[in-house]
Amino acid sequence: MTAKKEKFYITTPIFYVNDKAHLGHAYTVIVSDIIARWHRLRGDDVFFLTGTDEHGEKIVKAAEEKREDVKAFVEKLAGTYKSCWKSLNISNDDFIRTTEKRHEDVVFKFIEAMGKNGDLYKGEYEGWYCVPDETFFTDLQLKDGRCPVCGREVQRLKEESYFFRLSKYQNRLLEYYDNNREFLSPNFRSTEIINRVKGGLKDLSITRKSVKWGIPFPIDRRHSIYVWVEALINYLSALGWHSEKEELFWPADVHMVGKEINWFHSVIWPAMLFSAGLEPPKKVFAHGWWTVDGQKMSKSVGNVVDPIAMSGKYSVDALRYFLVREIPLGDDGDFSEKALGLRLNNELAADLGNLAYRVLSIAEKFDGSIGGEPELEASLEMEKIVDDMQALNLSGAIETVWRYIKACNKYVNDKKPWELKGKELSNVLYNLLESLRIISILISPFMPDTSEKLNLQLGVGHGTLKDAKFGTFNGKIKKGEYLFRKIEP
RNA sequence: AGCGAGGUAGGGUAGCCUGGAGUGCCCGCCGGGCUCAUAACCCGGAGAUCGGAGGUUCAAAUCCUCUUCUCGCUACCA
Repeated sequence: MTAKKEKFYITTPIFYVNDKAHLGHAYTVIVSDIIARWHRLRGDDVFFLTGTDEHGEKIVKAAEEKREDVKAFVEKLAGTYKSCWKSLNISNDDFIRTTEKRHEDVVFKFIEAMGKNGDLYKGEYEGWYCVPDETFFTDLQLKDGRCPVCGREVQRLKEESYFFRLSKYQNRLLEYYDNNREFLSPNFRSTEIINRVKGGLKDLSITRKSVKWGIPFPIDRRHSIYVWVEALINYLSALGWHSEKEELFWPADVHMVGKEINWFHSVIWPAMLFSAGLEPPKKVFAHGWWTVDGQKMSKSVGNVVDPIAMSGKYSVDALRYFLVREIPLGDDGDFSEKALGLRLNNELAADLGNLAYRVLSIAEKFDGSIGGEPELEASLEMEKIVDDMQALNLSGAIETVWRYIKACNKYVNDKKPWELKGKELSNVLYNLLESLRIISILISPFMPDTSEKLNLQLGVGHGTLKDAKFGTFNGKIKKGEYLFRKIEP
């Protein structure tokens, strides 16, 4: 073991504030939170960042529709994101907003560095322009040759724009992918990206003259920086340009993103960093999407799931647990209250909740001292859990924890502690109480509230990963309520 | 069209990379045990020619080829 603390920097995307957070946003953030908490449990020096993307035409439009001032509008929505994450128990260390000065400062420095490297040039951006929407679209975006937003006719227009020489970095990117096999994650996404990069990269238009709600392009202030390019820089602006914090935390260890924005993070972002003379992140992980009751989640269908409402109905921990347990990180999944309810009843209440309750019931009545030989330790697949967490196989890790919970329930049945007394009972209780203490540590990244509740009932303090092994049980038992209550199906 | 992923018991999955008895898990179903516990817990059982065809091999869910079906992505769209 090294004495020096390892650093760990994880980010979520910054979310576009044209509407409040839905289940998809919550998923990204919850998953990242679990990983961040796990690294804190390991004793790492963790920096966990999330935030909001507040520039661009769409936001201006959304504000206009509500007849609100843009600044007030983004302020309000950024606030709803913050409070949403708070109520989902998200432990982010910082919250970056692209309208903050610290962001703008770093964006300027970043763009200047790219320019010094000769990677920016003036050109013409050509696309299909919808006048009423004031937006450019690509061929592919058009719907039957018309504007995908309003359905009206579009016209071919050219606009002066500055470009980033993305094409220059094709080989360097491919080399980086090759030397860093973990960078493109999950694994099945890597060939997808590599093949496309091999197919050739076009230079990227990174400024817009038409967009006023944005950060001015430092080289030519009549332009503003195109939102995507600007937004990516948030991961750096939260640390500060060439600051102590950057020194410590950059490069990011994990950028957690949805699969729809994988390209930006896996290709454009590292190329931008190469250009600015900075190291690329160590891993971009593209997770999947949730459908709801088998249908795509969309406003028009009216099935957008509100994570706050859901956590209110079933508890924050039940929601967090369901989202990571239901599907392997990276896969798509289907969300339904029925499926959530089943896991709540069968796993949270019946396996874990009941184990805690039955053990504590017996332990509370026992007045001897607790001690014995660790008999259950062999069932705890600690290495597998650690490996899975390292590989970001969160569902695998929690599943392994659950196997242990089941082994504990079996141990109760086999040992029949209600028939025992004295030394024998003390030994069985020692095994079960230590197991509960360890389980509480292991589930704490996933379900911080539940872990806390369990600790209180066991009368033990917070543990770290180092404490997740059999030792001496020093808790002061105080049985409380069920950890989880079943719900009516 | 190109690229990618996937088709394993009624449903959902793991296993596939690094071939070795269909081996496992969850839900559901059937039977039993227990009574500390949230009608909870534990044990047992039924149920799959591992999408189809061919090939390699002593041996294929696993490797190769073809075929069929499903889904995703295709760059300035958060």
